[in-house]
Amino acid sequence: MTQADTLLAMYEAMHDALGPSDWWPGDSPFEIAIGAILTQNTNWKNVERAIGNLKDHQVLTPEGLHSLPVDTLAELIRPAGYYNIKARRLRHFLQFLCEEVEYDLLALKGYTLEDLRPRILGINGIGPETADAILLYALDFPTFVVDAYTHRMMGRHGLAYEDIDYNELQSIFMDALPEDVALYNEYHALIVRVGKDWCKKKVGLCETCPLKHFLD
DNA sequence: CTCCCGGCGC
DNA sequence: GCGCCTGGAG
Repeated sequence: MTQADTLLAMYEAMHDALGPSDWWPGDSPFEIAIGAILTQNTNWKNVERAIGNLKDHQVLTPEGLHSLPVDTLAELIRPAGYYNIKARRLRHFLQFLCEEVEYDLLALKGYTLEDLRPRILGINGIGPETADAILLYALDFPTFVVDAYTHRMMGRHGLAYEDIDYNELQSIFMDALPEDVALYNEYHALIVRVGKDWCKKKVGLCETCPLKHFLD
C-alpha cells in the first residue's frame, strides 16, 4: 500500500464513520477568516461567543470591524482568550484587506495561490495554519491545513516523525492527494473531529477510533 | 488542574 | 528554543 493509498483509505474510514463535516462553520467568507484568527490555540466554543458579540454589535464586516478602537475590539472578543493580541492581529488582517483590495475579501480569489499565500503569511499574527485555513475555507484555494491534531494523528500512526515541520507535513498530504478543494476541506475537518474526540493529547482512545485499523 | 482548529518576540 | 498571551469547559 502506497502512502497515497493509506491517506485516502484513512479519509474513507473517517468519512464513513463520521459523515460530512460541512466546514468551516460561519455565515460568510469574512466570518470564516475572522474565526480562523480567533481560534488560534483556542476552543471553538469560545470563538463562537466572540463572533456572537461582533454580530450583536453589528460590526462583523471589514469596514465595521476596522472602525473599532483596538480596545473596544479586544473587549468584544474577550471570550476567545488572548484578546489583546488577537485584537491587534485582527487589525493587521483588516489593514491588509484595506490596502490590498479595499476591504473586498473575495477579490483575493483573483490572485494565484502562489502569489497570495506569502502575502497572507506576511501579516503579523497570521502563521501557516491560519493562512491556509483562510485560503482554503474562506477563499477556496487548494491548500491543505495542518494543525496540532494532524501532527498527533500522523505521529501516532507512524506516518510522520515527531518534529516534522509544517511545510513537510503539508507536503505529505498535498503530494499524495489529488488537488481537490472539497477533499482538502473535508479531510482537515475530519482530522479535527477525530483529534477532539479520540486522538486526545495525553492518551488516544484508539479502541473506538475510526482509524484504529490503521495502527501498526 | 489540563486543554483548546498558534504565533510572536526574545 | 522558550516564555508568553487568555477565557472557558471538563
